[in-house]
Amino acid sequence: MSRAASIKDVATHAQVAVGTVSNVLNNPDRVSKRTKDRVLQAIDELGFVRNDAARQLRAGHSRTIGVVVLDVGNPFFTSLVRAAEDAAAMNGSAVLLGDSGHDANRESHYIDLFQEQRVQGLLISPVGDVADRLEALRQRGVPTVLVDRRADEDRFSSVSVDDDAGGYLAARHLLDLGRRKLAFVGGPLSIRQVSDRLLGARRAVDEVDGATLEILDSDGQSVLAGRGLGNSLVDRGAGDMPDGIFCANDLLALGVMQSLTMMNGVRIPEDVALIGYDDIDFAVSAVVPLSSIRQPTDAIGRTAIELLTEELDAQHPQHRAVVFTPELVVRHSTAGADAPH
Amino acid sequence: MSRAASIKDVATHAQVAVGTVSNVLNNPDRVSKRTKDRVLQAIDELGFVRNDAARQLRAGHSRTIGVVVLDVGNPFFTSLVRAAEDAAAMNGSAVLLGDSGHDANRESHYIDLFQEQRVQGLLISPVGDVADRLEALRQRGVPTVLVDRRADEDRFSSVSVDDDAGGYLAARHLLDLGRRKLAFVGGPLSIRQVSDRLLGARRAVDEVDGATLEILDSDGQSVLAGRGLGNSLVDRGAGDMPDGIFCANDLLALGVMQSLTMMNGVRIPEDVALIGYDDIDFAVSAVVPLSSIRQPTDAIGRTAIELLTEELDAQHPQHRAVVFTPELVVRHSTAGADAPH
DNA sequence: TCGTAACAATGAAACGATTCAACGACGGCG
DNA sequence: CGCCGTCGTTGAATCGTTTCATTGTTACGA
Repeated sequence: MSRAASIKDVATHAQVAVGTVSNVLNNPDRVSKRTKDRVLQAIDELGFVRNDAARQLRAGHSRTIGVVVLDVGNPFFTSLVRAAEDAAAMNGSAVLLGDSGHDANRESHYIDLFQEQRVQGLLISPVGDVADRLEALRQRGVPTVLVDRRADEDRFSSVSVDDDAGGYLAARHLLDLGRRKLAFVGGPLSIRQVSDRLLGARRAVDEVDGATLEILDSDGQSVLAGRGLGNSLVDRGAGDMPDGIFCANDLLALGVMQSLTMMNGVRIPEDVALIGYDDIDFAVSAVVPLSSIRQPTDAIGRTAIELLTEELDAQHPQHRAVVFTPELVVRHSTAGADAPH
Repeated sequence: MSRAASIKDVATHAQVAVGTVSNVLNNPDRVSKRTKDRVLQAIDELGFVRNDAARQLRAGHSRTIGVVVLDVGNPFFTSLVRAAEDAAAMNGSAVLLGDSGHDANRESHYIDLFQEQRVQGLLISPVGDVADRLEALRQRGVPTVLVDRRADEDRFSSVSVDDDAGGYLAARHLLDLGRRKLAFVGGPLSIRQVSDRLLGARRAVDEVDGATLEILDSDGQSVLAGRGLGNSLVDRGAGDMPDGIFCANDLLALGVMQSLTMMNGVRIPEDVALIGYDDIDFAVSAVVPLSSIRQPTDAIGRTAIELLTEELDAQHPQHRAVVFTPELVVRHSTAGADAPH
């Protein structure tokens, strides 16, 4: 329980100056083998471990990067975190993780915290309006890369997916199957990803005569929320059911699917065609394998880190907005079946 | 891009001493309203943000706790991380996250890193043999709580689940259905959780005359690995198939299920009864809703943090080993069906 | 009017690492 | 023999905060 050994203790023990110990650690070639060995032995004997706080106080910044995600439970962000971790580990730094849970207050709290920690850079998938705060950070030399949200290229780099295009893809696919009475399940619409997907879907529907799009606002993005919405759909009776449903994410879609097929005997895709978004691993192993819109998650994570690294290295970095295009994955939940009747 | 404002800059700007600024921040009541307002205004004008490195250098420790998990992608750990985050946020600290990916080297790397960061405490789900390193940490006043591994109570607190009991539950359930030719799917067996589950299963099988247990070692814990093993099972021909399969986790089980039902026409549970482990969210929405063994993940996360907090607060903490008992969840993949024939 | 509490504010010391100007020892060269 | 350059080592200064003994101010009671 005794106080941890400092570089000074090591110096005393090895009978050298503190500067020499520091050199052994940071510039080994400047030190003769004899003294180096002696110092290393002292370090070993005392179990000395560098105090990073002192280091970064001197250096003016830490060796961590901050990552603020909307939800660590979401596979999309999990993959981002993993990519960030790997990249950080490469150059001996670590990741400070914050889960905002779609809550602007928590998000703000994490930005504060990370700023106090003097993170080198920030990866954030923003909830609230944080542009000003991030701008302030940027001016102090802390670059930020926005994830899953397109940014003004003058100020930040960003990596995002074209959600409008994804929404269009999904709705268009349902329409191509001959479905006309579509429903969009997702919410809250205040989340930009959700509203963009809806926008794209609306665009597709507007292109086809006689096609309609009903909006079912869910409060949450969970399987449970989807199940609830599915039940309320069934309660309306068969005549009033849509024949194509587009869910803003796969969890919702799986919930809707459970409700319709398992609890209420609605056939997918015969009665209702169903498509989700994100193409999570489990989409393929659902009751009815789920069609979905795939986002290149790994590429997004890698790219985000690349952009951040660029900004960290360059003096006057070019900001870049990388936009990935999502991809339609057709499975049984929309496959082959013609429109009902 | 100018250097960040320090407490000294604030002091100058507000025309007070540095100690006063510090007091405004840490002991507001000791400062008169007049000066406090002046200081706060200066802080605002300069955009001053505390430098936590200096703070913790003085304090001797950081305000972070380290969490090392086997795999952030695993929902079990995700829930742990979330619990840790919430608890940390409560008292103004943050979580440093490390994903060891079942790799002892990476694990060791993270312990080093976190030690340099002077984390207040450590939550770890260990891969390699790290007892000595953790013991060294403990002696320096950095408490550790082991997650998902039972620890010697003299040295560490731990939170775990009785995997042997879980394995027994699963196998016993299959035997109770009348199945006799069981297979255990999981690996690598070097992972203690996996081998314990196998041990429990073996115990159950040994209790029943004429029951056999075949071991299918998988190299990985993914849906894909499960699918591969499922395919190789089918290749052996119908006569050589087990009639009950116990998978060491749900991902494997879902993979096996996909392979058997969708690609090879084997009926679950009629031909083969299947049970997984972990009861992840998706178990219920599989092609055939999957029976599983549920671990109380939230309680585990919360308890881990509680134990850590206890150790942080107490001078001479009692170490405690909390063991949760898993629970059988019966769904269609093992439901009702009698043995084949 | 003086003494003394109570309260505010001060500023130097300490935390532990890194950096860098300065120093000593040594060898080679003229 | 003296000069110079190289190499290895030294130790003081620095980073930004907190802490705490000290000083200054005010008000109040004797």
